[in-house]
Amino acid sequence: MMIYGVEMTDRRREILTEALALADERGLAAVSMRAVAQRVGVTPMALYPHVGSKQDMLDGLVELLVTDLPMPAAGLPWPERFAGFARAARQSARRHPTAFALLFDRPAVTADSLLVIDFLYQLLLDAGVPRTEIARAERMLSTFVLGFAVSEQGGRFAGGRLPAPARRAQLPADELPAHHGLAAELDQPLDLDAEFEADVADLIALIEHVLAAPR
Amino acid sequence: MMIYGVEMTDRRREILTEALALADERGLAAVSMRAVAQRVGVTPMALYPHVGSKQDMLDGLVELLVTDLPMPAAGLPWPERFAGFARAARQSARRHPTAFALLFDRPAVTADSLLVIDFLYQLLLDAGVPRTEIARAERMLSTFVLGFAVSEQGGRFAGGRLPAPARRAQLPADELPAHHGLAAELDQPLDLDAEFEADVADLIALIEHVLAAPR
DNA sequence: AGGCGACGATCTACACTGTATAGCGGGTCC
DNA sequence: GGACCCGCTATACAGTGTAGATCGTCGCCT
Repeated sequence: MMIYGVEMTDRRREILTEALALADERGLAAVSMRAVAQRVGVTPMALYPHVGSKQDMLDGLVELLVTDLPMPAAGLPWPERFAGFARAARQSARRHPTAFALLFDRPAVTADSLLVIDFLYQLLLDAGVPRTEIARAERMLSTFVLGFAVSEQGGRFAGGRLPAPARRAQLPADELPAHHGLAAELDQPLDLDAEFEADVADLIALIEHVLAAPR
Repeated sequence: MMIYGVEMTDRRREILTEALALADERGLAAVSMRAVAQRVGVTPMALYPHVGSKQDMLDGLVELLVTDLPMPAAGLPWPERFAGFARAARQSARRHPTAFALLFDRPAVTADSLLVIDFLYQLLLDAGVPRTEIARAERMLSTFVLGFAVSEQGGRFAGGRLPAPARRAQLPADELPAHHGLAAELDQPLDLDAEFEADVADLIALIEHVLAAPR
């Protein structure tokens, strides 16, 4: 199978698999050509004919991630299809906490990512989103789903080293009026599982009542 | 002014400003301690007492970005406040195409970012979003706004080197049914300015009709 | 006035990065 | 048997972040 002009040989797949495992175990920063080569049992320079360059190797990791994404059955109602996709993406981010962020900077144009996009297009068609709005809606929804997953793994939602009360104490109360007015609610512990489900429900409402609505 | 235990001296600000300018001119990858030091007119090791480490220096860049974000006036109606914030973020991403992505992996906990978050909290309160949902709504909306800006600058929306028709020709028509059914619409040129405005309008509708709605 | 400590900057060195280049060994075909 | 190719190795180079030691120049205190 030719993907984007790069043949997926057994050796190439082995290298990419080993690189992904290394990223999962020690973080993306630990993925050096030398470290990957050692895992494969080979000299660093031996990787190059198979993966091109380090950049291309990381592109290959994205390919792996997308290929492994389990897509919901096409027969389900569209809201369940959307929720299933969103949960699968988040799950994949949990399995690959640092590598998943690669999905966010590179354009997703491998053959497998086209399949995912087509899945979303179909879902939006079934939801009654106007044909002219579908490409935009897909970008909007995948931006959020990927963004949430990346933010969660990258720690953007964690709020730093300080707990909430200490955080808002950095500035005088009159500069953070909403923070202080919402103190009781902001001090609740963060449950990202529940938050994600609520977000997905809201996005389904967005599709149904905003994107699919007549203007 | 103490920010997070790091005093913002003139020297530190000069270093960060120079690093940001370098990132804007030659990309984030060109921001090495040696290159920044040369711009400042100093030896690489002289940076360390001021910025701590390269990681900390990049955190400092985030600080600069957030501080320079022009926030809309508090007296405006909340939809205009939200749109103003979103446009300011996107504008900042255009000014700092590679550095802006830093906002997405680090938790935003500097004093100035608290001001931005407070601005969003207040806006959501004014929109009638229930108090218990406001922190979640803020994370949801900023995830999208930052995600859009980062994706646009990082090229995720650009769709790779192939034009749309060639892209969908990578796979047989029956594997990409929605792509082929939507061919006419998908071949329209991409106008990200218009798309962003449409997304912002939809998010305002989401706030008003979904997040602020009784359940 | 003289010493003294702190502070900012410098120089050198180390381990590590991606990868260009050249060479080597074995297998397949004429 | 010889020519080729293919996968791999070995070496080398420029560049990275930063630890450690050194040095000069201030302000301060006795």
